[in-house]
Amino acid sequence: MTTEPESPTAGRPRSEEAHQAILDATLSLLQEVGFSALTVEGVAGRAGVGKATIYRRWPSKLPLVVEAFGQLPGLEDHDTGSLAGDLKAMLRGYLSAFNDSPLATVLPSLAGERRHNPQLSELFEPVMAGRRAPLQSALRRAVERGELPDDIDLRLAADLVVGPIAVRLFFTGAKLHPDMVDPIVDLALRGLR
Amino acid sequence: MTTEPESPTAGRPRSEEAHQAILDATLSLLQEVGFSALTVEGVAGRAGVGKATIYRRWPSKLPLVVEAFGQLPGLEDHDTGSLAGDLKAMLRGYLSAFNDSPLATVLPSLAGERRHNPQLSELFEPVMAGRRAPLQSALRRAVERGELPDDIDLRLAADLVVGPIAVRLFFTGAKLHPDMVDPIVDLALRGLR
DNA sequence: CGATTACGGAACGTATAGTATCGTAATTCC
DNA sequence: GGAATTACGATACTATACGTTCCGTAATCG
Repeated sequence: MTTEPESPTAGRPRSEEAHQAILDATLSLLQEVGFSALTVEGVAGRAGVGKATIYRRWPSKLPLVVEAFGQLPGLEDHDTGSLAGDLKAMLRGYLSAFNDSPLATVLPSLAGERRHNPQLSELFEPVMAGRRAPLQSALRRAVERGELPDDIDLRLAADLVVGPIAVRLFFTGAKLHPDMVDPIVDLALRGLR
Repeated sequence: MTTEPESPTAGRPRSEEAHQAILDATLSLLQEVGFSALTVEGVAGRAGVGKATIYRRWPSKLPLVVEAFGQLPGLEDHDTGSLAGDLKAMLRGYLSAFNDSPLATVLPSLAGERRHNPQLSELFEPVMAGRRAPLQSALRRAVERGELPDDIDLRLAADLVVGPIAVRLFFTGAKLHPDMVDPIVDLALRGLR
């Protein structure tokens, strides 16, 4: 089952240029027409590439989209000295880039698809974990500083902060504006009371 | 743009039986094969109905799925006397039914699709609002009891509670177990601190 | 009983995923 | 430098599924 590339030594090497052109075309088309209207022929056309060149690299459309998605920026770590400052800086930076990238459309589509496609789910998992990592780091720093209790569930804490953003992204058609970050972080830290 | 059914007085009336059979078949197939593998021909076959009978009622597959989805149970209001009790009872009840229904697969798929399909988004919006309503009611009662401050943003408060569940549903392949509810509600009420 | 509308079934047109094949271009080995 | 090998863009092809259209039949109204 291990289909290693075998890295052949002879023959024409695969064009790294074409590889990147395909990923770029995928991202720009994703942004323009969205996931469900994305066609492999469209990607090939925009990338100036034959369909076979795409299928030689990715077994199907889904892994291609996942890899293109993986190139998009995730959370960037900030160390401001306080948990509230870290969270606000990170999330604000993320949301600033969010609406101008294919993220807002691709993320829900892929999230929806993975429930039916275990293969996609496996590809998707590490990508998502990597995107969440800076959030975990900030929370861990807060625990070390004594800002958070030692026994706190870091995973749940992260989900509490990101949750309201996810809800707005998935359950409403609303845009995600960076200004929504501060009230969210404040409420998550204080609690509903 | 208002395409009213015009409710014709003559001719054979549309079979309400077929209508329900189509919705039932849609739900059961949704559960079995998931959204992306759902075909209209499959629905017609299982419902014992011609494809034309489906397209006479719904203009495309998406509105059909939305209407079928609308038949699934949402949050059910509980009035236990305390906010924590209300939230835990509601969410636990919901999650109990969640994994055995097509909800876990259909919800993310539809949520992903709506970003590119304004028509779907319009159909989807009121359905989602109705599902959230009991949560808003419980929070409103808590404000009236003085359990929550008057100036709290009810929408944000609701998102804070539901958020961690949404994150797990969309960003991970994890099952949603009712036992996860209590820690979530407790943390949302107390805050990270 | 005649007009009208819906029924299940089947054929059809179109679009797209994914495969296969073409002649050509790039690279390695001898 | 030439043969072998692999990738290239292009195109044709197969299979699937949406959505439309037609068929003969069934149900309802006037």
